[in-house]
Amino acid sequence: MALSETILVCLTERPMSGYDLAKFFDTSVGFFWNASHPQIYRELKKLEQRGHVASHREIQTGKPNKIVYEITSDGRSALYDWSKEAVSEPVFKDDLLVRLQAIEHVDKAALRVQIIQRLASARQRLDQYHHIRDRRFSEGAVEAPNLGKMMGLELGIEYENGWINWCESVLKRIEHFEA
Amino acid sequence: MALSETILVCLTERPMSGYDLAKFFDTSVGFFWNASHPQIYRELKKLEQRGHVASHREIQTGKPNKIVYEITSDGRSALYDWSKEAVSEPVFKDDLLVRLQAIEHVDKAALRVQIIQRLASARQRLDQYHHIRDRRFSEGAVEAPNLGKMMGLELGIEYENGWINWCESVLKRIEHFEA
DNA sequence: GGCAACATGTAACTTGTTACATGATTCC
DNA sequence: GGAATCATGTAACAAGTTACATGTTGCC
Repeated sequence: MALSETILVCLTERPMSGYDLAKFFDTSVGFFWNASHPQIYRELKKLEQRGHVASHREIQTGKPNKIVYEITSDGRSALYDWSKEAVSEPVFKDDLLVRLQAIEHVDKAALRVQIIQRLASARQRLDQYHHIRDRRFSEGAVEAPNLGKMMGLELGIEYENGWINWCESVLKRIEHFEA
Repeated sequence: MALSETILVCLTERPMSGYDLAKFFDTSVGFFWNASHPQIYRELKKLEQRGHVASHREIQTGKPNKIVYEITSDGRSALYDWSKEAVSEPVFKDDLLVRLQAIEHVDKAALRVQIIQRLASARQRLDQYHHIRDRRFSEGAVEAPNLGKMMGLELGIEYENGWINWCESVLKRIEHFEA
């Protein structure tokens, strides 16, 4: 299972608390692996038991204290070993496409609204990705450790662009069809 | 949860056994919703308890008998009601991108092989989708009930094309980088 | 005889979600 | 006073995977 490895990957960037990780999942790695906070807290416990991460309490003023986790050298070698294992096929699930598959058996007005919403959220994410790209990978020379991140981001951009084009063409066609 | 609804959607096409559904998931709707056979059998039981599907035993010669499920009118209206509910964000998970994110901490030779494999499987699926398109949606005039299916398939084609382009560009760049 | 495809299932386990629970601080 | 953000968790449940289990028929 790649949740534990994804957490390790996040922690190679910098030490983080469960809360930090949850936000990081929402804004950064969430594009290719997502998790809710109960899952993250549960997984961090397991990782600590295995000795792949180590934690320390950080006293904060003006904010509640936090428990910060960092990857251990055991964690690093576990990550390296895992990286050699076979990748699994990506998981993709979308109940919008389920509806579309049975277009004759669903509420078409609702479907139209749902596609419009999907288009909006794709545009919003695309915007977000563009911002990240401009901020982090602005000029030609991207250093080695950022190369992978940049390529992941580029896939995200292509992916959202694909959705946008598709949604627009679908909307046109169903309008055509209804007329 | 959309597994039960996806099964209902499949059954609007034609009555099927658990085994048929499992194959159908692997070859058709699997692009946007996948499930293993234990999950399907378990879900069919629940659907029957709710009265959304009805089953009958079909005696076969030359093959083991099968239990064929069909959607009931209650199932149809449940599907219609569900279609009006809010769609959830699509789920996408890919441990290849997890590895890429931490390119400095993984086995790069292995990663290269993994990308090549991904490229190959994307090409294979694209081929499959092209075949389906040519077989089912060959000429301009696609009738209403197939419109949604065709648009879903088109997304699949765009999606696999995106992967192919991306894999190729990534391979080029990491070769460049290693040289 | 062995393998592949057909066909249906169970048991045990892991993963993922939802709702609940608590409590601090900051801003309006 | 109330809402939002920060911060960490638990409990119960739903969904998904893996391994096991069984038996048929057809083909080589």
